[in-house]
Amino acid sequence: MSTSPVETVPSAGDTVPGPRPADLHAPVIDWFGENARDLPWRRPEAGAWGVMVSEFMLQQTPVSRVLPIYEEWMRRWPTPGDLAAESTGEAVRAWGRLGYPRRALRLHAAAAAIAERYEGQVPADHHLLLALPGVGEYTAAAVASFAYGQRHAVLDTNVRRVFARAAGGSQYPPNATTAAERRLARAMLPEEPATAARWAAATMELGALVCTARKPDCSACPIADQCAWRRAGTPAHDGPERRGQTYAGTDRQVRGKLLAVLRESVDPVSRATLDQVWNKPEQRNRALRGLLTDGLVERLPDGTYRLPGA
DNA sequence: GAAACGTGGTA
DNA sequence: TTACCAAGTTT
Repeated sequence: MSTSPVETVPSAGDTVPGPRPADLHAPVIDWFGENARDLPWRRPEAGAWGVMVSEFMLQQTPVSRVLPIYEEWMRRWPTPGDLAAESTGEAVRAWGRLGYPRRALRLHAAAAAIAERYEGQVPADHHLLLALPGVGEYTAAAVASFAYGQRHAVLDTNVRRVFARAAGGSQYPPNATTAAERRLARAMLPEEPATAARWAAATMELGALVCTARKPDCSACPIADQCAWRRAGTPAHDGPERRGQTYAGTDRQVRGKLLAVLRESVDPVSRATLDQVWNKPEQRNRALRGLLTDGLVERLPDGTYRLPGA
């Protein structure tokens, strides 16, 4: 069959032809060179462990809130072995108010696995990374790409939004990552691994700084002229409702309150003290039970509670 | 595939 | 003030 010299990316409705990958690489990568933030995990001294720690912390959490916690963690636990030698409770405590504290547990477990199985070196192989606790499709690709310069489609919420707009002509991507998005992301990848890694970081940064969810600044966008969404007149999102996340009154909120008490206290805490954080006994008990099951809280023989000591 | 899982900033 | 959003993973 005949292959056209310049491949085009299929776009959603196809009333608007998508941009050609090769036409986007240079503008986006050049823009990144001028506008990339100087983040600590992007510096060479961060190493693969620094990249991994940052990726765990950045899951569903803004950069501004991660920065101070990241610095403290890297100072305290500069290698996977250092973290693995620490108690899980200290990891949860040092996680502070980042949210989703099970990430601290999983990062600790990942560090232990790395120390035991890989002589303390963060693996470079995508499949080995994926097998670590708390490492999913995105994080495995991010570590392999950012820490080791490999060629992977790195599909985070920023990249998905950039592609949805630039190539798909839609304001927002689908709720869950689709096979079509993965295919598109792979098709967009530059051939050279180092360039592909740069592209991954650049598209992510573009989504974070310019092609944002609420107020995209198209005047600052290096590919505005080629953007399918712009060409279509920036139509409003039409697909299924983007389901919002409620929080007030949920078990999650109760778990957060319970854990906050235990984080602040050096000494074990009585059940009576914990009972004060929420006035619905049933929900309160369920939340505490869940924390115990998850390994985020430990009950001592005397009936008091604390963050896990071992 | 849907639901659970924290927390705080911004419009 | 309510609602959305933030470098996702697991069950």
